[in-house]
Amino acid sequence: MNSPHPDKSRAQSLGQYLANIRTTKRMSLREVEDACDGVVSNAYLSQLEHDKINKPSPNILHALAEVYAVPYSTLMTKAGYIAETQSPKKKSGRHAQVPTFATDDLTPEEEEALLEYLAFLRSRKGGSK
Amino acid sequence: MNSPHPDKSRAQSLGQYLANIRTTKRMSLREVEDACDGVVSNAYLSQLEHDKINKPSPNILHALAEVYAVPYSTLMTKAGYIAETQSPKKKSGRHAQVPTFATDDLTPEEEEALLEYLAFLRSRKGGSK
DNA sequence: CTTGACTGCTTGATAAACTTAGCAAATGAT
DNA sequence: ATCATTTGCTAAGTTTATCAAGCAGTCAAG
Repeated sequence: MNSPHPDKSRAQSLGQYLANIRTTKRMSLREVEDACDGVVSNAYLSQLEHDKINKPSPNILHALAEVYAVPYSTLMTKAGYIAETQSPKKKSGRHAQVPTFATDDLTPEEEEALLEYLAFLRSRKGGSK
Repeated sequence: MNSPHPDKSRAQSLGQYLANIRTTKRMSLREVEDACDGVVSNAYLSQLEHDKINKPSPNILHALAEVYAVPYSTLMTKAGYIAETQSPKKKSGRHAQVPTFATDDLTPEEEEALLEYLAFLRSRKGGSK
């Protein structure tokens, strides 16, 4: 036994989640503002990522879900609008390789962890352009 | 009093809809407030029924949906959060999980690093099974 | 070094959601 | 009649989301 506390569903906050996705996609705050047609201002997005806002309206979340190509329900859940009673589908016996991260294989927790790690990686290296 | 709009009887405002349900169920404003554990105050519900509020937050709507035993999505639709499309399906019926990574431009090194990290993650938790 | 275009981030203001306290009109019991 | 309770409702205040504007830092030329 290596870990006394199996971190179960250590869901990151909505802000961290949003920040990770954006960093992963290498988009600036203003690029996101532009991409969603001004529905979310860059200033507001910054506050969102720093957890300054408690309950952003679904409009905002929907726009971000589209821009980031993540499920709307995930953002709604992380914003506390939907209870997290949904059991994460336990797919036992997934052992296949991971070809270019098809993500069918990733659990939500794994996806979050990888996003975070990727964000970390890229924050260390300068962008190459 | 109630002017019968012959055109679209279904185009009821959220307020009218809520008032209708409550009257039908013979509940007082304060009874509703109690039934949803104080999530919606009686005063606020009155304003809601009179269309004084444009976009109540989903918390409120969810609580009311439970108390009134009506589908949450109906209230969300009437509040203008969801478009009134009969089938919320978009193009491309199977859209199972989100390709957070799939659409991203991973460099080979990043991919390798992520795979390694994923392996590490799974060796930690997936060891038992 | 200076200029300029970026970046993320903060602040001051505004509008809207939401609550607290209370009102007037019923109803009912004494 | 008076008192008590309950009804729906609202005016006034508090809280919060949201934005426009601007600030400090970075990086690339000029």
